[in-house]
Amino acid sequence: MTFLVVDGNSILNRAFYGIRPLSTKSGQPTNAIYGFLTMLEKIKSDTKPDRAAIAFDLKAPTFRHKAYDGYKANRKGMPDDLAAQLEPLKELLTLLGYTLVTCEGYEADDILGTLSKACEDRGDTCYLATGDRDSLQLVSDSTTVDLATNKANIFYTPEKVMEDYSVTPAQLIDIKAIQGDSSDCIPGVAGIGPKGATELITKYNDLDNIYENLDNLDIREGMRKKLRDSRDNAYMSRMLGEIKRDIPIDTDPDSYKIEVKDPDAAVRLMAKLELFKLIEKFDLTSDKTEDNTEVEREVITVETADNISVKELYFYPEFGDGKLSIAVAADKKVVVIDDAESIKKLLCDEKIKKYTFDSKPVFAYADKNGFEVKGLVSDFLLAAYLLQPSASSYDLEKLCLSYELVLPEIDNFDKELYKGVYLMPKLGEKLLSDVDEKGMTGLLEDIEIPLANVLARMENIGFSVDSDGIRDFGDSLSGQINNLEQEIYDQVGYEFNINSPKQLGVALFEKMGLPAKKKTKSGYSTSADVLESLRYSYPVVDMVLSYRGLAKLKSTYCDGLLKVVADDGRIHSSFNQTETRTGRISSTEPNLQNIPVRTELGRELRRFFKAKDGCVLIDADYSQIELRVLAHLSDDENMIRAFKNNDDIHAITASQVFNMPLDMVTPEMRSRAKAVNFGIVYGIGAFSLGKDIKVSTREAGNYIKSYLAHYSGIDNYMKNVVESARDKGYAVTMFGRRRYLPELTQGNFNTRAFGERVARNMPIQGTAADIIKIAMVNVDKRIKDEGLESRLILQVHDELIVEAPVGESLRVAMLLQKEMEKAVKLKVPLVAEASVGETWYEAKG
DNA sequence: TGCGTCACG
DNA sequence: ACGTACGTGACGCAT
Repeated sequence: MTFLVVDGNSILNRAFYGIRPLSTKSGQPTNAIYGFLTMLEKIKSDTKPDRAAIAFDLKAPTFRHKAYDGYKANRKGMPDDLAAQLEPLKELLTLLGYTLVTCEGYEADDILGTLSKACEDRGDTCYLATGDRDSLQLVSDSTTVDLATNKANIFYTPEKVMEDYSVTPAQLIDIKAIQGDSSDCIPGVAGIGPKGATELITKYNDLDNIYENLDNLDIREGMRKKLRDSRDNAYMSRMLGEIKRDIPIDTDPDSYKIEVKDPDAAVRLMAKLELFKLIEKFDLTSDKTEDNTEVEREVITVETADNISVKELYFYPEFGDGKLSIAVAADKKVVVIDDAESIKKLLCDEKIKKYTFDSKPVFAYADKNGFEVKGLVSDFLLAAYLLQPSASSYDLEKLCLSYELVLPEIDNFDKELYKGVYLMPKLGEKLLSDVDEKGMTGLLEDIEIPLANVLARMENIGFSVDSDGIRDFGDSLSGQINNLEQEIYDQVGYEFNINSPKQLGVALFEKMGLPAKKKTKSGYSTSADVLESLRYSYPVVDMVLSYRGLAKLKSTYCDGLLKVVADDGRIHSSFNQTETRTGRISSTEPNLQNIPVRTELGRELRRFFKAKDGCVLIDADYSQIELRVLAHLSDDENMIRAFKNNDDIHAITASQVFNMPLDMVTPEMRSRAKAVNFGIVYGIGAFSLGKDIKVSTREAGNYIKSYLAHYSGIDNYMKNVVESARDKGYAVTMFGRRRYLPELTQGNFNTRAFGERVARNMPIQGTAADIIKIAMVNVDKRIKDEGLESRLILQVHDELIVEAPVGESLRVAMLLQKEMEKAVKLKVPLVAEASVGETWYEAKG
C-alpha cells in the first residue's frame, strides 16, 4: 500500500508565496488554496497513493517550547491574506475526501514522523510531501520525501540525501544540532556553521561519538573548545530538531481512505471561491448538481412568437452562420426561437423589457437586418464586467456558479443553452443589485449598454482600405528588407535569423563582440533601447534597427491587414468592451488602435485607410484629455488655471519645474516637462523618468519634487487617491467605474508599488475612457436623430473617426467636435480638434 | 504557450 | 533593500 502524508502548513506556505495574488470578487484571497490544490494534484499523480493524510499545525505552544522558550520565537504569524485561506482550504480538502490530522501539542512535522514510522512498521510505502527540508531526516528505504521547491518537486530517497548532503538521513539531525537553525531558534554550537557541522558528522558519525571522544578527535583546538562550551546547547538542539515519531494520533490506514463524499458540495465551494479551473482539474463536472428549483422544466421550439406574451424577456443569443436564435425563459418554460420574423418582432417591441447576456452581437444582428432593438434594458455580461473588470473571461455558467446558483440537471438535447438561460433571471437579479449597490447603474445603463450598440454598428460598417496600395507598399518594404538582410549577414559574417532575439544576441554580442548592456531570462537583450545606444558606433546595429522597423511594418501591418480585409473591401475590427481593467475598449483582428503614426514611414500606412467614394473621413481628437481629467480630479488650482487660459500645458509645466519665466522655456525643457506630465499620469518613479528623458535618477527626482511642489493639489491628490484605494479596496473613476486592487495589501514590495501606481493611474485613464464613451453614444445618437448618413467607424482612446458623405462633412465635423467637448462638464474646458481628409493620413491633424 | 519585441493612446 | 511608468494586441521564435 502507498501512503501519502502532506505537510499542510508547509505546502500552503509554498503555494501562497509561489502563486500571484488571486481573490474572489468579494475580496476573499484564494491564491494559496489554488496553489495548494494544484500542487496536491501533482503530488497525487506522481505518487499514486492509496491512502492520504494532510497534517496541519495547531496553534503553538508545543511541548518542546517548555524545554526551550526561544524555540521558533522568530517565526512571525501568517500574513492575513494567508490566514484567511486556511479554513476554506481545510473545508475543501475535507469535502474532497481527505483526512486532516492535527495533534494538540505537536507540529505537522511530528505527524509526518509518526505516520511514516507506522508505514515502516507495516511495510508500506510512504511519501511525505513538504516544502521543509527538516523532514529529510525521516527518509528511509520505505519513506520518500517529495520536496516542493520553487522550481520542481525533488524526491529524496536515502541515496539522494547522501548525494546532496553526504550523510544519512538520521545524521541530518546531528548536523542540525551542531549548526543550529536561526529561523527556528535552535542555537546549535556557537561558532560552527553548516560546513563545519557536516565535516564533523561525516568524519565522526554522530553527536554522541563526538562528545564521548571529544578530547581525542583530530580537530583544531578552537573547534574542540566551541564544542565543549556548547555541549548542553548541542544536545538540546538535537532534541528540538528531532522529529517525533510516536505521537498520539490515529495510525490505522483505513482511517485515511480518499473518498469524495459530497462532490456537489465541493464544486459549490470551489465555485464560491471562483476556482473554476480546479473544478475541471478535479473532474467534478457540474452535471451531478441537483435540481432544487421549483420551475417547470420544459423545452419547446416554436416557429413563431405569437403565443408568447410577456412583459419581461430574458434571452440568451446564439449565432450560427449569420443566423440568430434566442433562448428565452418565459412563463416557466424555456423557448428556443430561431425564426427570424419572430425574433425581429420580439426585439423591436419596446413594451417587452429585454435582458440578455452579451448584447453587442444582438445589436449587430439587428443592424445587419435593418431594424433597431428596442426595450433592451440590461446586459448581464456588461454588468459582470463592471463588477469584475479584471476577470479574464465572463462565462454565463461560471457566473451562475460563483453566485451559488445551482444548475438544474436535465436530459435535454441542448443542455448548456438550457441551463444558462434557465438561470438568467436569478443571475441577473443578483448582478444588477450588485451593480446598483456599488453605484454603477448609471454607468451600465447610460454608457455601456448604449455603447454596445454603437460598437456593433462600428464593427458592421468597418473601415475602407486600399488593398492594392497596401500590397505595393509591402512589396517595396520587402525589397528594402532583403537588402538590409544581406548587408547584415555581410557585417556579421554568416547568415542567421535576424528575427530571433536569441540568434541576434549571439551575432551581435558574441560574434561581433559588441558590449552587452542588458540581459533577459533567455539571453542578451536586443531591445530597441539597448540597440539605440549602440547604433551610432556600430553600423550593423543601425541596420538591425532599420530591419526591425521595416519587418514590423511588413509582417504586422501590411501582411496582417491584408489578411483581414473583407469581401466588401473594408476591415471589420472587433471592439471589445469587457477586456481592459480601466474601462477602455480594445480592438482586435485586427487591432486598429495601434496603426503606426509616430514615424513618417509607418504613418504612410494611413494613406491606405480611406473614405469610400463620395465620402470623407473626419478625425477628431481630444487635446490633453488625461491631464485635463487630472486637473479636474485633483482640483489643482495651477493646472486648472493653465487649462482655463488655454495655455501650452507642457510649457507651463516647464516654467514651473525649472522655475523660470514662460518665455525662457526652451524646447528641450518643454520636452522634459512633457515627459514629467506623462510620468505623473502613470504613477511616476524617478528612475524610469530619468531613463526616459536620459537624465540621472537624481535629476529626474528633482523634477518630480519641483513638479509636486508647484502643483500641490496634484501632490495631495496622488497621496489621497492611493490611501482611498487601499481603504476601499479599489480605485474608482469620476463615473464610479471600479478597479479592485488586492495588490495594495500585499506584503511584496514590488506588487504593492505596482498597485499604488495603478491606483494613481486608473482614475485618470478610466475617467478619460468614460468620457469618450459618453461622447460616442451622444455622437451616434445625434447622427441618427438628425437623419445623417455619416457613421462613426473607429475609436482610438482619445480620437474618433467618422466616415461622412462630402455634403455632410462640415456639419458632422462641428457636431463631432461639439459632442466630444460637451460630453461632460469638468472644472476645465474639454477641447477636441477635428479635421477632414480623404484618407486617415490626411484627416489626422 | 511564454517570451521578447514593438505598434498605439 | 527591493526594481524600476499606465493601458492594450500581434508577430515570430523557441520550447
